[in-house]
Amino acid sequence: MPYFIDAILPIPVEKAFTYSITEAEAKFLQAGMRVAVPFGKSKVYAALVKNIHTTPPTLYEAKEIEHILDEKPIVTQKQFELWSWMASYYMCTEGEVMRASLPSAFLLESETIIRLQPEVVLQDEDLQDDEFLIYEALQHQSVIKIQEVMDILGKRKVLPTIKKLLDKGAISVQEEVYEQYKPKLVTFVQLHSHYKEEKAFVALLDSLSRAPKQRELLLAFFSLKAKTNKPITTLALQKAANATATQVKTLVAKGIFETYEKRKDRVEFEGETSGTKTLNEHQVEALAQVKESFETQNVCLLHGVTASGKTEIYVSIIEELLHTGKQILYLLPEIALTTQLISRLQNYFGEKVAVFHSKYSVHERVEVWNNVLQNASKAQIIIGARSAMLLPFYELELIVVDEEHESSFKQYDPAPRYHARDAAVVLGHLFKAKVILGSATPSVETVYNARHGKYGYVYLGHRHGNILMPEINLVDIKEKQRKREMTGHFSDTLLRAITDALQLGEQVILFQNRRGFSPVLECKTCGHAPQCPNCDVSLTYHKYRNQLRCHYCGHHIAMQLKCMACGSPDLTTKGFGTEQIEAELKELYPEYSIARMDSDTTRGKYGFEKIITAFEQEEIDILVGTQMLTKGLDFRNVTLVGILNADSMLNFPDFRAHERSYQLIAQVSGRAGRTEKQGKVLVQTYNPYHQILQQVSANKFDAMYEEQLQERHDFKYPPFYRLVRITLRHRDYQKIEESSIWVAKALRQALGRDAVLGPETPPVARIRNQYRRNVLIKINRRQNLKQIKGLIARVQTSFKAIPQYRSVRLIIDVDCY
DNA sequence: AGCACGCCGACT
DNA sequence: GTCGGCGTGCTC
Repeated sequence: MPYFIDAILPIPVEKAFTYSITEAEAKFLQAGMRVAVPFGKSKVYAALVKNIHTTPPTLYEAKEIEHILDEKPIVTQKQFELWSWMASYYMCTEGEVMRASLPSAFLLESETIIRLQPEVVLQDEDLQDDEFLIYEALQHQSVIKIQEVMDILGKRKVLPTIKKLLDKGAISVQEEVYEQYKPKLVTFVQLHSHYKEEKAFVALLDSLSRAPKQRELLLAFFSLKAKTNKPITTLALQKAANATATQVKTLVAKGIFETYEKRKDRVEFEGETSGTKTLNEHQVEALAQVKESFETQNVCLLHGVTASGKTEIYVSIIEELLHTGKQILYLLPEIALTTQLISRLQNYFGEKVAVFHSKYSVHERVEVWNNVLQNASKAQIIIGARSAMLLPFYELELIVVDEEHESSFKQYDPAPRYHARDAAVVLGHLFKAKVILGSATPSVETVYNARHGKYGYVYLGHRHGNILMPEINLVDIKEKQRKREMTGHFSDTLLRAITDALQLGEQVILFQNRRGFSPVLECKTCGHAPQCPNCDVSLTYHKYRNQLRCHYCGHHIAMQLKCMACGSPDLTTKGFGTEQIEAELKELYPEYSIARMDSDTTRGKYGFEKIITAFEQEEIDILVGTQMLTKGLDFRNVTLVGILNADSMLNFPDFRAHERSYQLIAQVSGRAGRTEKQGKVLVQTYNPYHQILQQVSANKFDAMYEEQLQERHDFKYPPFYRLVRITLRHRDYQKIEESSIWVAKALRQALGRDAVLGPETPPVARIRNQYRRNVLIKINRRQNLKQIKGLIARVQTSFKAIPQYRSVRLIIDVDCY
């Protein structure tokens, strides 16, 4: 009987692909295993077996699989369920979810390998220049990959050249597939079994009397053995005896030592654990309430003001659940995933904690994946950002989503454009696990869900050690400017506060909202500002490199000395960024150490940590930074937080701008005064009577929530309506104009006039030479979501069927907030 | 998504 | 006249 599999390929095509397999393969294969399959003319992909059956496809001949890649499934049934939900809810393909889920080492792709055909010898004159270069290169190395050919020839189109060489019989070409993951092996030493007996050993020591180094090595081995009683690595032995690898090898060659290899996990915790902290009365109370809510509810919102000790509550709950042996997922926004928090959790739970981080290598990710899959105890608690929820959990019993309000839980590009918080609630449901959403400033949607009985709700209003909430004062910089009390970007009030704090030996944090408001170069004569040639934005000035850069495509030019439009040398920088603030501060406080933290200064694996550590150790007096400063960092000695310009975030063109501003200001403020002394926060603004500023300064979260909710209701936004955004992208302005009107019209016809907004031009109309348009769909909560999405998909299909629009990229973003 | 096939401008 | 640009269609 013929056997077939349906397989998911990591590409954005809707359907699964059917391949034929042998009976033996059918017996061996299970859903969730990977197989290498031929695809198209020459490609080989790792495909995932979805199911095994005996129904041959009717419209085509199924190809045979190349070979099987796994001995056991690497993807669980629960993951398939989640993928299917994600693909349907976020309107993408399962292949895209697969691509996002699997560590890249699992997604092998074939590579074309070029070899020399030794029996054919060619003369130089037989070959063209490009052909000769490849031929020449093959004399030196046995194989060349396509990528290397591109590098050698310095161009992208290399296949014709290869084809010609192939025709001349000079080379052979082969598709090779290889697994990228190799477990890391560590070599250990032990004494050869002959010398286990004491007599033999004493004789051995004597025999080495004339080889002092070898004797020393042997003695070092025993002293190590006596100390730890654990297997000894070759490396440790070398270090202890201060010997070289060769000296150890000699002893192995003599048959005194023997070595053996063991797989080692790259991600391992080494250190001591300490007991958990005892909770204060408010935390105990909150903990009890969370547990109580779990009796009737699966999701609970823990709303605890900054520094109220939410982490300790999570820790207590986790601790109580540990004995069940089931898994716990702890999700955090990327920026909050700092060593500070990780080491705190490792201190409590030791080696049970596994971290899944984007900065880890592919190998480390495979290890975490396998540990989670095998329900290994060293991965019982998984801490990670967004994508950690896609791991192959065996049995989840608790999910913590910390900083629940953070927008970075939403993936924007590429698909699947999922919200990890929302998807985690679904994941929890699949496992019948409990979910805690935690935040000091929860999102309006979540609070709404909690108030309407969908989620449990626990409020924790006391800060740790009963420290007072920081005092937030607004500074009217319009007034200050009129009275000429501004020095650069600083009001006299802020400067005085900084001076006071510094004199008391305290630290200061200054917050400048994102580098998007970085300085723009402007000509004083004609007003011209240099623009990015690929995007519709002005270039921003980066002092440290003396460059003008585009934040969207990375395009950069050297700093201009003259205006490009009129040639005038009279240029000025407008707007301000963290760099300029830092420069101003350095002039104002030359005797203090000032550092800046933004995406420019925190590049590299440990850039972020370095600055944080320096600040923690009080080597830095004033830290200027962007969003990065807001998250989960605990600095004891900070008493003053300054927000330089609150208006830029308030005026952001987004329905969540006000909510976000509240959250941001509240979160940054939370960095102030984490010890006995009450912290102070100064918010500079042109508009001190703004509702949001009033609310945040008085800590009136509920008032903010009620008002925002009313606005959401009036203007048809979440949580009352769901938003789906359709973005169209194309290089041709005319085409984008026409096609976006077509899409909006088709959607209006399908969904009704009022449900569709636009097309509208986004704030940056062109990025990387691609024009863009948005069409927004508002779906009433009462409407059937599945049905609406079906209609949207229908519009998408008919759009793709129009020949002149086919090249327009159409991106669907469900819950685009 | 990749990649091959196929039709039009700037060079030997 | 070709080389190489990218529009378009397909992949079990």
